[in-house]
Amino acid sequence: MAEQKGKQSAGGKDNNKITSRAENYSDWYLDIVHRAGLAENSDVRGCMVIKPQGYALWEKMQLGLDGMFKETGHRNAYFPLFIPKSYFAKEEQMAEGFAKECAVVTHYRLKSDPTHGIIVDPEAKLEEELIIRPTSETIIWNTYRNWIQSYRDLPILINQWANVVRWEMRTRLFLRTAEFLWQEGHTAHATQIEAEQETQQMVDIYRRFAEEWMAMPVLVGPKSEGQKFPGAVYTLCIEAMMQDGRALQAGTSHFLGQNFAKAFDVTFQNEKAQREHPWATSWGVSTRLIGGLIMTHSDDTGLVLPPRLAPIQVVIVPLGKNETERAPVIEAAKQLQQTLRSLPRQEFFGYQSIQAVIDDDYQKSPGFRFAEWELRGIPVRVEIGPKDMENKTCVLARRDQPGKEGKQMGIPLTGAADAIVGLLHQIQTNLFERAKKFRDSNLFYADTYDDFKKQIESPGFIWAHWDGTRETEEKIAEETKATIRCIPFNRPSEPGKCMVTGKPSAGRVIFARSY
RNA sequence: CGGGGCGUAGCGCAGUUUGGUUAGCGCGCCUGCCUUGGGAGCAGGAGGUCGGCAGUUCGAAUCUGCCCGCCCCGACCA
Repeated sequence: MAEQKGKQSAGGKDNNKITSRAENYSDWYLDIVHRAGLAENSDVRGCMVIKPQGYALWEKMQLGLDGMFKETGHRNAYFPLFIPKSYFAKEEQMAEGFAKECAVVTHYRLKSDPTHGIIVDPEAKLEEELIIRPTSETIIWNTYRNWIQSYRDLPILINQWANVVRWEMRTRLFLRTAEFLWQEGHTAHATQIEAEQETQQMVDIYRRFAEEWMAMPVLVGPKSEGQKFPGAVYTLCIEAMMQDGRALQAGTSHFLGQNFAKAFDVTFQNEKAQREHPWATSWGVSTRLIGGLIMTHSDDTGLVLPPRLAPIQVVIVPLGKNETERAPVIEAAKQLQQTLRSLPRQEFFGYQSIQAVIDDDYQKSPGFRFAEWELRGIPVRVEIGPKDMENKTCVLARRDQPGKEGKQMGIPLTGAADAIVGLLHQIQTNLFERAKKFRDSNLFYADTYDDFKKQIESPGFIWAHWDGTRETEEKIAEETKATIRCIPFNRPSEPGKCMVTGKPSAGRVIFARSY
C-alpha cells in the first residue's frame, strides 16, 4: 500500500514539462527561465546568477543599444560602485526615494577571531559610510563639477554599463533582483531645450530598440508625478504589456532640470560670460528587459526569441539511423552552416554573421532534440534527414509556430540559406505584430470608477480620465492596486472628467497593475 | 516586517500523524546493448551528514525547543 502510494505521488508533477500559462503564470515564467538555462537563484538572497544563455541575451541587448547610443554621440565611461553617504544626501528627493533600499558599507577590513572565525574588524570602521550605488547621478554630478567650466565643455554625453544594488524585499529572476545589470546615461547640457530634446531622443531610442530588436510593442510618454524618478522634473517611459495583462516599465528617460547641477554646485560660463547651471538628463534600461522579452513572446512550449536578439538564430538537426545515412546529411548540414555564416552581414543582425549550430547528438532521439531547441527559443530549426538527401531538400521549422504546424517540407538545399534569412525576417515581424495585436486587444476604456474597479480585475490596461493629482492616483492605487503607467504621447485628444473626483481631465491615461 | 506553506540525491516528490534494522520513487546522470522524421527501450551502476544546532529516547527523517533558508499573500519597488 505504502509503496503504491509512493509511486503514484512521486513525480506527480512532471518536471520535464513547463507549467502552462493558464495553470500558473508565475510558475510558467520561472520554468522558462530555468529550463531555457537563462538564470538561477544564487545562495545570496535576492541575487541571481545569469547563466551563459541568459547573458548572451544581455550581450545582444548591449550590442543593439550601445550602437544606438554611439550613433547619437554618446561615449561610455565608468564611475565608482561606492558613493559617499554625504554625496548621496545632497539631492534630497532622490536620497529620500532610495533610502529604504540602500546597501551600506561600514567597514573595510576583516580579522580572524578565535571563537567566531572571521569577523568584521571593529577597529576598521569607515569614517564615512559608502552607499552601494542604486543609481549614479550623485557621484557623476560630483565629477561633472570638475569637467564643466565653459559652455564649450557642453554637452557631456556619457553612458555607463554597470551593476547597481537596490535592496528589494521580494525578488523575481530578471524582473526584480537586489543586484542587476543596466546602462545609465548621464548628460549635461547648456540649455533646457537641448536637455529636454535629449530626454525625448533617448526614450525614442528605447522605443525603437524595444520594437525593432525585441519585437516588443510599447507605450511611450511621461509618468505621472507619483511614478516619476525621485529627483527628476519629469520621467518619460516605455511601458509594455505582458501576456498576463500586467504592465512592465521597460525603460525610463528623465529630465532632471538643474536639480543635480544645483545640488552639486555645477556651473558654467555662457557666451555672455554669465554663470549658469547646466541642465541634466539620465536614462536607463536593465536586465529586466530579459524578463519582458520572455513574458512578451514565449509560449507553453518554452522560450521564444526574436531573431534580431537571438544569440543563435538557426539550429540544424541532422537525422539518420546509421553512419551510411548520416555521413551525407552531416555534410549538407555543414555546408548550410557555412553558407549562412558567410552571407553578407546585415544591419538587421547588428552586422554580425548569422549563427547556426549543428546538433548531431544522435544519442538523443529526433523528437527530443526538436523539443529541446524549441524550449530554448531558437527562431529557426532546420531538419535534414535521409529522405531529404534523395531530393536535396530540407525541412524548416519556425519557432513562432511551435510543433509540426510551423514546418515547411521540401525546401531545396541550394536556396535554403536565403529561405532561412527570409524566414528570420518574417518571424521578427510576426512576433511584433502578434504582440501588438495582443496588447491592443487588451486596452479597455472605463468611464466610471465602478466600471474601472470591475475591469481592473481582468488582465489588461485601462484608458481612464484622471484629475491629474497625486492624491487621486494614490487613492486608486490603494483601492485597486492599479497605478498610472504612462500618459501616452499619442493619446487621443479627449477632454473629460476624472472618474473618481469628477474634476476636469485633459485626456485619458493608462492604468494597470504592474510588475 | 505581518499572515500562510515548505526544507529528504542534480530536479520533482513519497515516507513524519502512530519513533524501530541497510531511507524510497520518477526524471536526470554513468556503463553497455539497441534505437532514431516529434520528448524511445532493456540491463547494470553511481549519487543522501533527511536545512542547522540542542534536547527527549535503548533507538529520531519522524517527538520538543531554538536558529537558518526558500515559496506564496500583504506593505515596498526598475
